[in-house]
Amino acid sequence: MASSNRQLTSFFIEDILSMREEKGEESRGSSAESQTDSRCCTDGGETHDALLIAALATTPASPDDSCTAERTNSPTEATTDADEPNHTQTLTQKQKRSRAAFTHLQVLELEKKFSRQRYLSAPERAHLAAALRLTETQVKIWFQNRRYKTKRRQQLDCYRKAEGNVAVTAAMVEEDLLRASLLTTVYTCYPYRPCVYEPHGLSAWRPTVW
DNA sequence: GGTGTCAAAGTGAGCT
DNA sequence: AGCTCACTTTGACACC
Repeated sequence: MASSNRQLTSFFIEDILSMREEKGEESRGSSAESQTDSRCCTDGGETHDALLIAALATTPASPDDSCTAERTNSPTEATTDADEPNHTQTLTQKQKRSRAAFTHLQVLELEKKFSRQRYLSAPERAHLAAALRLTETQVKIWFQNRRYKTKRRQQLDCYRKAEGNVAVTAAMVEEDLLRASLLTTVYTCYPYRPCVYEPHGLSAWRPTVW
């Protein structure tokens, strides 16, 4: 990241992956299959979700905490009269858009899920939303933004490489770290199968041998 | 205070 | 209708 000092959601993918390893989630033989068509798979991580719910249940972050962290979390009830001292004025003005700030744990779990699945089915989305105490819309939008973000970074990366500009940016470093950690994780899980699934094109995940 | 960055949410078009 | 992508808007924050 350019502004690496941001603290709101400061964590590394390595943290997520290391947590997965700690939970003994590796050696999920069907992970490659689930990633090839994650649009239609029901879920590769029932056990993970159970762990997630348990983690959220035991986390110090109370429901109130998550709610305050998200501030005006619900899109439908974005603005309340609590923060509207000037009523008549706001009637004429546009309603101020609320912007929820997800908690560290929420983003962590979302990232974890995203690292495994780029797309969620409706039941999966509902399950994850309930577990994270977010709305389904918020989960949907988060995945949508996350996919677009990933794609933009990949395009930027390709563009820079195509230009022959090999200047290493912070984003590239991050991408490389992510890739390296993913490959390391997969390789330690499947030392005899040097084949991982990588994004090719818009939303296609194809095996890549290296 | 101005500026830059990140990210949640808004918008609109296309697809099934 | 409900989903997606592509892009934009905008609130929050960090840095100077």
